[in-house]
Amino acid sequence: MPSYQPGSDTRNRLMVAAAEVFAEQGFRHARVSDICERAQANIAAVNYHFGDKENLYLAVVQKLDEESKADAPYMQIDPDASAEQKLHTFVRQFLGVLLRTGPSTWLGKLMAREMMEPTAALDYMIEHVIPPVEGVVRGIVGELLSLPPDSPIVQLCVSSILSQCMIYFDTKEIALRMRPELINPDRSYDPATIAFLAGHITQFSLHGMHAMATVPGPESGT
Amino acid sequence: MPSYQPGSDTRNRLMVAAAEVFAEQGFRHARVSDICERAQANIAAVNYHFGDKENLYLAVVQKLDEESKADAPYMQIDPDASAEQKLHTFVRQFLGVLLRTGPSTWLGKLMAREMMEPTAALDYMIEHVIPPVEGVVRGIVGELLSLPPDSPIVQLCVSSILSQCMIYFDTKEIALRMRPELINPDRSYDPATIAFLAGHITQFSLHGMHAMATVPGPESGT
DNA sequence: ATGAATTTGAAATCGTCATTTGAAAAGGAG
DNA sequence: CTCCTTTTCAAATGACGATTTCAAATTCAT
Repeated sequence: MPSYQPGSDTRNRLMVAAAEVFAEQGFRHARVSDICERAQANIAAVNYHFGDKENLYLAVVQKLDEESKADAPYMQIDPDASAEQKLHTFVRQFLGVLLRTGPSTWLGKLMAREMMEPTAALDYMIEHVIPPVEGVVRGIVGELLSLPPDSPIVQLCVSSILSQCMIYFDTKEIALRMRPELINPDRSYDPATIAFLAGHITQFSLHGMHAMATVPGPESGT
Repeated sequence: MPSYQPGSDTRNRLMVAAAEVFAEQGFRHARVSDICERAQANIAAVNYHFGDKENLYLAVVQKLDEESKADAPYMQIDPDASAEQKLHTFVRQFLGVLLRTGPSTWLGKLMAREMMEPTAALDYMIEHVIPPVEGVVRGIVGELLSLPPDSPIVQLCVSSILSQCMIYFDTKEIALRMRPELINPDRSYDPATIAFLAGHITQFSLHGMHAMATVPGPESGT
């Protein structure tokens, strides 16, 4: 019966290597052999330390979540700023995390994959990853609209805002081919581009939201 | 040397079965054996008629694209309607296609997967699938803002609009778990919900866009 | 130091799949 | 009917990859 000492060096190297490989390839395509190679560990190490591949994956998702909570800049918005500024700051920081490269984007990549082919990790994300982010945006939108954060209208606006950020993350492969000048050789977006997109999304959303507090839907077309 | 007669019955059954299996599982996870079983064909049929699995996949993507062009309701907007009505109609029809079940959603599912792990099919989609849809929305937005359809501002607004629609498609697995009451037992969204979302997205976007024609970005926050 | 528990290593196992093979069947032209 | 092409079939083949095995090495407490 293995001991699973959390401090084991090999165990840690496996988690670090696995995070990268899972983020690149997703759970199913990631190869245990590849992970072990990068971790300079034997092929049997995953099964010894984690039982199986899926358990390692779950451990990685939780670790990435904890790490992201430790420093995610979009979660720490200056409470004294105006609601408009809060929104702008959130969007800029959120885009910044999504559109650069490296570990900060890994959890997002895994989440995108979970939506297409859910594993047990999706339940974890629904419980632990999504609510904090939604909560921050609901707070800002609620303040802007003078509505309770859990109002349905606020929820719709939150979806509209987050979707505008996430599309640039989701369509990165397409952007690479259609607008390569926007993307650096290391596959990250240029900070100036990020700032520009953040400005647009903020403006678009601020004006979009003011409509929401009052108006019903338009007349139906064809 | 096989003949690849396009009319072969087995060949057609394979394409129909493959479309469904690929849409469900994606290219890599789809099993040739599974496809052949559903097509009531022998396991060797795919290689005989298409050469290999990827070629079958490409053929399926093209067929789905042609079929979608034949009837996609969001591509046929009444040119005499007001720009506002055009937008509302587009959003409602586009959401309708995305949020129901069945063959009309298959191409979208495959496209979502191509963004995460591109194959040769992504190039086809970038050339043939995306431009027509973007073109329609650019036309509507250009009309609304009195700007040329290829203006950068129009492009930003198109992204904002499409993203708000697609997020409900992309997050369906999450909605299924967080808001099951919105989704029917057959995994489609209720028409009333679709209409409601379309109303929100249209309003939000109409107001968001009017800001765009004039204003620069907001002052920077933290 | 010694013995037990833990960890590592190399090779073997076991499944799953795409693809190939070669023979049989079906179809068509003369 | 008979030769020739096209199509189907069942059974290999061959890769790949997760997991297991068990022996060797290492660590640790006494």
